[in-house]
Amino acid sequence: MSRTKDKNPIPSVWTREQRRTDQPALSRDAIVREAIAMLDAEGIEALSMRKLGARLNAGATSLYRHVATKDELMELAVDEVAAEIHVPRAGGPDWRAAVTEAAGSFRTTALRHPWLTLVLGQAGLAYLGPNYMNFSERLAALFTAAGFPEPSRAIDAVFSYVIGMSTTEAAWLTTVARSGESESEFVARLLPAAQRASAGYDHLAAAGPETSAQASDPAKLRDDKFAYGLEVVLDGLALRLPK
Amino acid sequence: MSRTKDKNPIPSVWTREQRRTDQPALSRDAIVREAIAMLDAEGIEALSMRKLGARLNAGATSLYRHVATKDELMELAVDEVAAEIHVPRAGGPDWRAAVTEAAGSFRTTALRHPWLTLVLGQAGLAYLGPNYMNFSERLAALFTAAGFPEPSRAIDAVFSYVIGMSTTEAAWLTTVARSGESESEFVARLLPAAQRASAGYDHLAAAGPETSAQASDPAKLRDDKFAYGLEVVLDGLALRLPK
DNA sequence: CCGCCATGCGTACAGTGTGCGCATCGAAGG
DNA sequence: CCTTCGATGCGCACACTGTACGCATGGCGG
Repeated sequence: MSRTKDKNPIPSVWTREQRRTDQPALSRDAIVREAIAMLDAEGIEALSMRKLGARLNAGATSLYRHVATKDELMELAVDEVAAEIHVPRAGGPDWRAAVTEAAGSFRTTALRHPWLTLVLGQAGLAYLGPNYMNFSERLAALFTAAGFPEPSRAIDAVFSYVIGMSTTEAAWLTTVARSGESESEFVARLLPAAQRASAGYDHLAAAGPETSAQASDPAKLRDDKFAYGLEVVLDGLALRLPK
Repeated sequence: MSRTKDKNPIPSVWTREQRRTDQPALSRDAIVREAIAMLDAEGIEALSMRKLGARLNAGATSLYRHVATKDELMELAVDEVAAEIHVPRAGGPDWRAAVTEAAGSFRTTALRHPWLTLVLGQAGLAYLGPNYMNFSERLAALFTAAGFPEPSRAIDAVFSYVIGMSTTEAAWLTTVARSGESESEFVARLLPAAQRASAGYDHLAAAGPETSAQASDPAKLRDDKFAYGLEVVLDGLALRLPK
């Protein structure tokens, strides 16, 4: 498991373990990849430099040869997963379909890596990696080709919505995952508490979609909710397209 | 400063310091209030139980008599600032103005407490305090009175946008604050780097609003951007109002 | 063959959240 | 008035964090 961790009683050149060069060498890319794997599997608060080092058969401080700081590592991880977001090429016949595709791709990426939105909220988009730049560029191309006179405002409108919804969903899914139950089970178990909590709040009780019937497929419900809001935003934007 | 911290060479009943009852006693409310003050002043990562205790002339672990865990303290802090969000009473003649008011109030609250969105992203809205419940109830009343057949979907659409934009803005303002400069200075200093970064990205360079002229009043630019996106969403929602 | 330099790592430091048990208080009951 | 008790504060300790520092090691260019 470890290279020199098993304390050798007689330190000597001859008994010393050989450096294992068959293992994939430590490299920035390998570190980032493994970090993402840990983040996806165990959540953002479970990632520590020591555990990450252990996973790579390395000491914690060895990582600092390839990465300046943990924050920098997180930025690299964010940019890495940003490559997974698919934005259709600009100039297609149906800009709404293209934007819907891009928005959906952002959402599924954010839900696949529920720590993404947390880091975005902390770091902002201050330092921009190449993949994120590409993502932005393709979006700008898409909205420009669609004919928006102020593409950046349109982009901000759509993706503020997308980020907001994805953040909320990711937080919810994280809570569900921590419960160890499936989403349906979790919802079913929380239903009585939720109804008790909204007793006395007339409009909340009436407006909430918390009926046991709909709790049977919560994922679809989330999909629909996201699609609905996205249509709302796109409708509003369509009104601003010069005709 | 401290009660018993100055080590007394001769421990005795007579030399022991008296408990100071003139100081406001430790209480859950006092703890939450002081925590919010620290969070606002020094940011989320500067808040530790030890520092918070010191501010209240108390030891770190004393706080645990009134608060189960740091996470619980953060939930209490969130619910406390939720009371600052103003949602107009339902039934007014102009639902758009009312929603705009509520959305703007959420935004200013989130920017006044830039840690709010971070905690929301982490905890989700799983455990709901009374102030947050009130906020939701008033929103439900507002949208129901406006005539939306599915008020919760409309609320989600609007506030996903609001949360997304506020999160991004809060992260930006935090970055600016850490620089020690004013927002205008910060923008001016970053301008050349930003332009260099977007060289080679045609549409980005063309779409970006990063002209030095507009950098003179970045706060107003943000206000306008928020208002623009909100109008987009409200326009989209208006199409769904039964006539 | 020598020397250099990038890489790995052991140690250490300052800090974190929080469990545990003791000291101390104000109030209640005899 | 004295005793007892429950609530409150706190010192200590533990396991854990990010990361600065300096040493050991190996492969590589001269």
